[in-house]
Amino acid sequence: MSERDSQPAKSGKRATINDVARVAQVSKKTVSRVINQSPFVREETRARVQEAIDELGFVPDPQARGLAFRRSFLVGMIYDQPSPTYVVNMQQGILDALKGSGLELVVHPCSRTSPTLLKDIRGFVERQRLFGVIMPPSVSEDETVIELLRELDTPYVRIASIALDQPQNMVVTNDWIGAAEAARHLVDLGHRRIALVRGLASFRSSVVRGQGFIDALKERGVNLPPAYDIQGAYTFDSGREAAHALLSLPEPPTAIFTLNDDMALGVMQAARERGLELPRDLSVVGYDDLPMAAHIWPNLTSVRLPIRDMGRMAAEKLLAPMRGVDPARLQQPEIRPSLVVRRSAIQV
Amino acid sequence: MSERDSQPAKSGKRATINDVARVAQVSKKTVSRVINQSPFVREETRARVQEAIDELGFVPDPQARGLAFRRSFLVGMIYDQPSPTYVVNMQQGILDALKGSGLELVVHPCSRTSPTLLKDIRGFVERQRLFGVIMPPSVSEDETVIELLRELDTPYVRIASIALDQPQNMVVTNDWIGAAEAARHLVDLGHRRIALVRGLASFRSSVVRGQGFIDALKERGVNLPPAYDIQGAYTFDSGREAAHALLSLPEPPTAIFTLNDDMALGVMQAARERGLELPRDLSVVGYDDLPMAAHIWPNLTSVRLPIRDMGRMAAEKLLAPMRGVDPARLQQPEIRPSLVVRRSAIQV
DNA sequence: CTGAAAGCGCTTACAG
DNA sequence: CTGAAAGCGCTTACAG
Repeated sequence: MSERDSQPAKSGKRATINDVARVAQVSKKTVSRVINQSPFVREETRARVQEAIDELGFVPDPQARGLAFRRSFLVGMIYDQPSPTYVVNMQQGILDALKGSGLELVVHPCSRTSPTLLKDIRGFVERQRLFGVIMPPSVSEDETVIELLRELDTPYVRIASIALDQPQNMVVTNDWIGAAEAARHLVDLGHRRIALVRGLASFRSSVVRGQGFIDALKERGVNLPPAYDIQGAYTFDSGREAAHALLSLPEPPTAIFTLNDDMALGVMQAARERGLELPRDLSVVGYDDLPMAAHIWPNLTSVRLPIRDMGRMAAEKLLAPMRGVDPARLQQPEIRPSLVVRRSAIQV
Repeated sequence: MSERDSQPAKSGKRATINDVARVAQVSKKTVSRVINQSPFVREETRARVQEAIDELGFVPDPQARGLAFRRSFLVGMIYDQPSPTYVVNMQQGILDALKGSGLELVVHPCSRTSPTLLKDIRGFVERQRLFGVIMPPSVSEDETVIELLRELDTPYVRIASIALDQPQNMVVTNDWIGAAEAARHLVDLGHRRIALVRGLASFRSSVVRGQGFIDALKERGVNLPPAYDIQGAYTFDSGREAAHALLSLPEPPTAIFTLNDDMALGVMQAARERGLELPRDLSVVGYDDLPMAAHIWPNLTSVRLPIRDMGRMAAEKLLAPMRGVDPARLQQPEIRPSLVVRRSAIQV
């Protein structure tokens, strides 16, 4: 059966590239050229094909395209991020950028401590022939995963607080500044005995945020004594324990900055267990600005990261080549966190 | 080039069904039969094919299979659920069930108030030829969406607090019981002036939970006067406003039950704005048991729903036909919420 | 129980 | 600038 002989698309069945070719009186190859925005099509021909596409409501089948291209139209988000808010906001941002592109988002949580991590990711990426992969911390900081993706020749974008890779593969957040703002805020409120509760040392964000905090304190002439520099683990319980340790010191701090909000809640809990009144007896500043930060008592002053924008920018980098944009020339606005001032930190 | 002549798979290239056929000395159709677990293969042949599959590390290409099957290996989660914790937990549960099946999860947030809702969903489901769709509330309660999925002949599972559909298409949560437990708990603590703050009336969960609460109060001989029955909107602000109204009454309640945790936080906020001390002056019980419920002060007593299990069960229903399980005979354990007792509600 | 042919809906490589 | 042929890696429908 030759192309020209084929029946018109039955109603209820999707139009195919053959239907468009027949209606537009061209070969399917030419239709393919139009779909793929090849420059080698006469304007008149392109218009005729486009008309047929619109008339038939033709949408190319991603499975068939993927099979021929040897690449699917799926973007994978691989993450070990424990915060649901972070994950959902980032998914939303990625979807913002993917809208209208025909790409879909496939989610793939993982655990960096799993012995099968690499095998799992390889299976996922290879089997689906992913269009690309987006990774937030901390899996974005795992070089063995990156090596694997390079070996599989799969485009990827890493989100991290340090430029670990080439610009087209990175969305960098300036976590140094976020923590520095928190430090300045506390000093400006008159605090001098200010403590820091860090997150897991294996997270780059913890190191960068800690440094920003210390540097900014120093700028303002305030020192962070070792006893005020506590290693936490990004969990509520670790924040609570750190606060108990700090508040037991002969000279306890008047303010505590924690490198995420969960630990800030732990600090507040510990303070109350010791009979302190908040924020009168202790100022607290967190990092993340979770939705509940505005809803607890006292409202938590916290550093906000534009997670959704970060997801969108990561996806845009992945899409750049498809859109004919040189990824190297993509605008690289620095991601700057901002301090959301509420009532958990007050004048001392 | 006949199948038998084809070169062995180059290293670095994935083995195909042709490679397996050659090694096992059978036609590719027979390999296909083995992949698809057809019973019409001699055991000896099957073993030989399986051996070749293992030797070559063959994994069928989902795109090629999908193209031939006219159905992809993608499960869509379509949701308008605003709670990040709910969304992430449900995704996790779905992925638990999908593990090892070769299916992947594609996420698709939506808005029921969008004028393009049906067009968007149609485009998504039709274009991707989804294997199936899973929907939590409230989009799961939208009959126009369901009609569309039926028209597109796409399997789906709805999660809701009422059996809106046939068993194989439903995961039903017993929200009546969850709210009833909260009511009994408050009465058992000695409360008699107990108020209810509902969620959006357009959500079935709000209606069912409200009914469970009222019914259980009545069982215990406690009445819910109209002034104690407030319509909220599942938001922090609506909880706060409701509490201000309730606490302004000549006979204010000694306990307030809110149909989600966000509103419980709003109630706590209002109480503090009025100078009340919690939980001494007001008991509060929420619904959802968000992670922060355990981390705020006072710790929030709340009703917990096993969201992850619900996601897993929904995905298992979708997989049943593929696994040769009769969906009608699938076990249908009732999803029972449980009350997590903490310190926000105390003896009056 | 097994297989050769045709097809799923696209693209690549080669011509012209 | 355009097209006929071959192919991507599978399955369906039909034989035997």
